[in-house]
This record gives sequence, C-alpha cells and structure tokens, in this order.
Amino acid sequence: MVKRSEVARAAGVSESTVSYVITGSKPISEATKRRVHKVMEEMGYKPNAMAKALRSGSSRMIALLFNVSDHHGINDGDISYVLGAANEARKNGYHLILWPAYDREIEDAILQAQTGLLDGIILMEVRLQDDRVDLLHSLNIPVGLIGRTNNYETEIYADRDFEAAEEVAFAELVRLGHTKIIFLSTTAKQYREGYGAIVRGEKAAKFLGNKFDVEVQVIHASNTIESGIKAADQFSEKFDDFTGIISLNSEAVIGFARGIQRLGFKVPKDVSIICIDTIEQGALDAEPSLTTVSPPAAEMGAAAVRGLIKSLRAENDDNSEKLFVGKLVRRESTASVPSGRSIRKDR
Amino acid sequence: MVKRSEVARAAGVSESTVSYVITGSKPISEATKRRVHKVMEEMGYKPNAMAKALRSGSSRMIALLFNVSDHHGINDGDISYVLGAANEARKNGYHLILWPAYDREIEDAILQAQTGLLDGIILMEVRLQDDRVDLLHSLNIPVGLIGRTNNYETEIYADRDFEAAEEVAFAELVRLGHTKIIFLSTTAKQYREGYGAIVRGEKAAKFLGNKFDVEVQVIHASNTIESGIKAADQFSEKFDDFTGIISLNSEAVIGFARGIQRLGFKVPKDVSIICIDTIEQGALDAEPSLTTVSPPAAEMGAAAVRGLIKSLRAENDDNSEKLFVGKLVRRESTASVPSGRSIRKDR
DNA sequence: GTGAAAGCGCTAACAT
DNA sequence: ATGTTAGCGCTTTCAC
Repeated sequence: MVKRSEVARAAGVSESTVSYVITGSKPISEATKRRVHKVMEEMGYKPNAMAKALRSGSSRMIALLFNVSDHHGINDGDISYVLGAANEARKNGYHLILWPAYDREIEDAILQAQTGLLDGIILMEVRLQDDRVDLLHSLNIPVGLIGRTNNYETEIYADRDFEAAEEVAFAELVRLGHTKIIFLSTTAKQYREGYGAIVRGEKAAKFLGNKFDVEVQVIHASNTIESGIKAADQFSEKFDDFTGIISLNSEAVIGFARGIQRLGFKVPKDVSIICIDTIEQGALDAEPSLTTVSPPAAEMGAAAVRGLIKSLRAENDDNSEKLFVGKLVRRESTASVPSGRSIRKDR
Repeated sequence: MVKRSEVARAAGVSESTVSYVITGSKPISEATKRRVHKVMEEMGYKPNAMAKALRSGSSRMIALLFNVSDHHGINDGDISYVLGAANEARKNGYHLILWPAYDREIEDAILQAQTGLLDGIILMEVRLQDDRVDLLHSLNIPVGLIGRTNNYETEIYADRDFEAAEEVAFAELVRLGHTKIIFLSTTAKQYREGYGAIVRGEKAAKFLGNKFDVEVQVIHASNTIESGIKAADQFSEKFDDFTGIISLNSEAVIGFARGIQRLGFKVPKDVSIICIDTIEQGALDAEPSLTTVSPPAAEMGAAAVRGLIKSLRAENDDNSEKLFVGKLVRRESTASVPSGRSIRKDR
C-alpha cells in the first residue's frame, strides 16, 4: 500500500500539501494540484480509511439494529427498510452495519459506539415509550428512528403517517360504497407493548370512522396466517354484514382473506380488502392479490439515515420529510358494494 | 473519552502495561492486572476501535454485496442469508456492512477494500464463471461466497448441495408412489447467465431421474407468480399425467400451484409439490402450504462469513461445512399417488 | 501557496 | 514483570 509520504516525495511536495490537495481545505496552485493528482494516479494511491477515521474522530459507520427473536419469525418485508437505509448511507459516504439484536438488546451496540466504532445507531420497531431511545440519549449516542416515540418532536425519525395512510384506504372504500368497515389489527399484547404503528393505527381508524361517517369495528389477530383464519371466523359470526376490511396486520390478512373465502364470502364481490401495512410480496402472493397502501419502506429507511447523518454533520434538518403515507395500489381485492347488497354465506 | 494514557497514569503503570493487561500478550502480575482493571472500570475506559484498526491494519469489517436492480424485485427471503452472515460476523468480533450493489457492481467495494475500510467481501448470487470473483482474487481482496463458481475447490464458500437436497425431494415423492416428475426451473436466460443454483439444480434433477428410475421433465418459468400460472397451462397441456412437482423457483411455484388448481387439479390429491429453493414465508402463504426442502439460509450466510474470517486470521478451514442440504418439512402439498390413479381434469 | 511538526489512541519491538 | 519509544497514516495548526 502506497502512502501519503511516498506520494509527497514522488511529487516533490510535503505530506501536508498532498492533504490539502485531497481535502481542498487550503488553496493550492493549479500546477501543484495537477502534479499531485498525477502522481497519486500513477502510484495507485488510496487514502487509508482507518487513519482518517482515527484522526477525524469519526468512523462513518452507522449500525442498524435489526430485532430478531426465536419466538416470532422475521418480517421478510423489513429488508426494504434496511436496503433503503444502507443505500442512503453509502450515498453520503457512510456505511451501514447490520446489527442483529436479540430481544431488542442494545448493550453491545452501545459499547461499540463508545469505542468509536459507530457514529450513530438506527432503531427499528420503536415503541411509544422506548427505553432504548432514552438510554442512547442519556449516553449522547446519536440515534435515528424508523418509527417514533411519543415525544418525537425532538427526535430524528422517519415514520408512517398512519392517519393519512388509512385515510387513503377509507376514502377508497367509501368511494366504492362501503359503510361498514373492519379494522384488522394485531394483538392486545402488542398494543400494550406500545408499538407506535398499532396504537396510532387503531386510533386513526376510529377517528376516520367518525370523519367518514362509517361504522368501524376492530378485530385483533397475531401476526400469523393461522390467526388470520381464526379472525375470519370471528368476522363471519359477528360482523358478516361488514363489507370492507382495512388491515394493519401483514401476515394475518392473508389468512383472513383465505378464511372468509372458505366461509363462502367472495373477495372482492362480497368483501373488499385493503392492506395498510404490508409485505408487498405477500400482497402479491395472496389470492386474490391485495390492494394496498404500502409503506414506502426504502424511502423511510433512507430518510432515517439521512436525518441521522445530517445531525452528525451538525446540519439543519428541519425541512426534510419525516412522515410517509404511501400510495394506493389497486389490485384484485377491492370492488364496489353491489347495489342492494346483502351478504350471502353459501353454507 | 478517557484514553489509555490516563488509565496508565491513574494506575501508576506505563501505557504499554495497560496494553498488555488488555491484550494478554505479555505476562503481567496478578496484582497489576487487578489494579489496571479496576482503574479502567472506574474511569469507564473504552479502547478506541479506530486506533486499534489503524495500528493492526485490520478494520474487522466485512462487506456483504447485496445485488439490487430495478428490473426484478428483491428476493425477500435473502434477508435470512444476510442476518446469518451479520450474526456470525459479530460473534467473531467482526462487523457486517450491508452493501447494495446495482447491476452486480463491485468497483466501489473494491475501492473501499483498498482503503483498508474492508477486510473482506462476501458475494451472493454467484455465477459459475464470475468476473467479480476473478477480479477480487487478482487484487488480493479476500472473498467469501454464498454460492460457488465452477472451480470452487480453492474458494471460500457456502453453497447448497443441490443434488443432495433434490435427492431428499425425489426420495419423498418416490416413496409416495410418484413416477412422473416435473422439475420447475427458472428461465433459459438465467440458465445461460450461469447461476450455479440453476445449472447444478437442473443437472441434478436429470441425474436423479435416472437414479430413481422416474421420468423427469423440466419446465421453465421466470421468477414471478404470473409466470408460474403460465407454466401451469403448459403442465396441463403437455404433462397432465405427471403427478409430482419439484420446484427450484420460489416465486413461480406459488403461481404454478394456483394455476393447476384453477385448471382442476387438486393439490395434493392429484399433484404433489415440493420446493427445493424457497422463501419460507412464501411456502407458508401458499394454499395449500408447500412441502419444502429449504436451504438453511442463515447457516449458509454464517458459514461463508466464518470461512472468510478464518482465512483472514490465517486459520485452517479444511474441516468446516461448505455444502448444505436442508431438511424436508412436510406440509399440505404432498400426498401419495392414489392407487390406480389417473388424472381427472374437471373441466 | 507550501512545509514542519505535533498528535489522534493504540501496539510491539526492544530495552531493563 | 514492566517501561521506553517508535510509528500505523492521516490532518491541522502554526509558521514562513
């Protein structure tokens, strides 16, 4: 590896001059610049990243903490958030370390931040009250969130605008004539744990029910197909006059769609379904394919990283987008309510 | 940030002694060790990672190049390989940088390896002849593969043992009485591009057909549900007396299963399906759920990283596992061929 | 516009 | 068993 000093000698200048040429931090004559560049080129000089990091006190590394656990499978769709984040980091001269975190553990990432390995940390699956966020703040470790806490005004984050996203879904169903809408959420346990998506999502559903003057009922299911199928039973027994489904549960909705069809409901003839939070692939795999208002996951991952990097650079970030809606993609699961509709269950 | 010299002063020893205590590279008296440790603890000393990296000439960073493109969607299932890799890196004191690569580009990763930012690179979607591998070798940049080239004997890699995996599937179908088996592969284009999975997969299928003395026909489809549905037409027209399907195509198989059912074939009553290469979630989402011999993706990602790290440490790696089979998981898509069976198409 | 020199925090060869 | 010292490759005052 050829180094700075060798380049300097070969170019007949001092080491510091080479630095100035590279960083542009001082005015250097055109002639010298050219000469130095030429020598660097010829010698195949590559500046050493670790030396720069040591000197500058910044590793340009960001860790993205990716929660894994043995209990529940990984959310395949999360790869989009992660890739969006990694891509944005690279665009800005940073690098994204993928950091598997068991049980939301954060200690080892903190340790590495304190050793100077990490300039900052990105958190996913944020709760309204999130110990991890508080802890990182108290240690002065820069954090960006995909999601957000209750007091997000002071945070760096990128999150879904659940109300706006659901409003798109409600508007679509209302436009199609639906007036009785089921909101398929996750379990009470997860609600209690305070995941922003769930709490904000349910709240928005109720609010929008009023706003659009339609009846809204919430059904809970855990994030599995099985659980969705069970939810379909519940639907059939208690809510079989409802015609619209808006789902916040990317897994269960697949089972739900299957379940109600097994019970004799036609999708979309009898029941229309829109997914708010979804794995795109799952929505495509489902039968019929599901209409969605999907989160722009890659953009959100990118925005969280961009915000974090701006803050690391002490740049202002006031005008950047922090809340994302997502676009309505109409697929096979939505249709108008037939005039004079009444559900027939073919059993 | 408290540093080495401060610890040394506070403990009344020299800086190097502190180093020896930490690295254990020289014998130090128990008393001194204890004292130094106590002081480090009290002062909250954290060794600086960048200084260590500079000094040691090793960043302990590995980049995993993740191919992305605008043409074909990302394979959601790949997250398991990536997480397995990241996890293994951390276990060994390394860190995995997720590196999105457009069009299989590798130049910027090479550059960063040359700046000392990267100790090594992990490649996915490896082709039998892979320019990227050759290039990295020629530049003396350590590489690990998830997948493998034609001359893999000298490579660090973790790959599927396609023949063994398919043998599990063949054996299962044969056990169930199937004697006419369709092998659902990907497109001719991808075959020509020389992806190991496809070339080795098809070859193994033909070999195993002979070995088990069953008839094998290959059907090609691109990696979409639509394409799988079309393949079902082909099946119905030309191969409707075939009763077993073994699929190497994780996307198309979902459409294929749907397509043949629409055409009146019952799964698994008339046709049994086993997936060799699959996204677990997709196999669960499908209706009926699909029997699989899935790749142990996380293990494979881990093995590739482990091999690379061993090589970076100049350790011997001869006895480690490089080829992975995967386990048969029976689900709803497989059943015995009814005695005296003949396919009825209900149309 | 350019150079000399100090130092980021660590390690290890060479003392003692 | 412990200390002295040089230096990893870079940046950045401070001089001229």
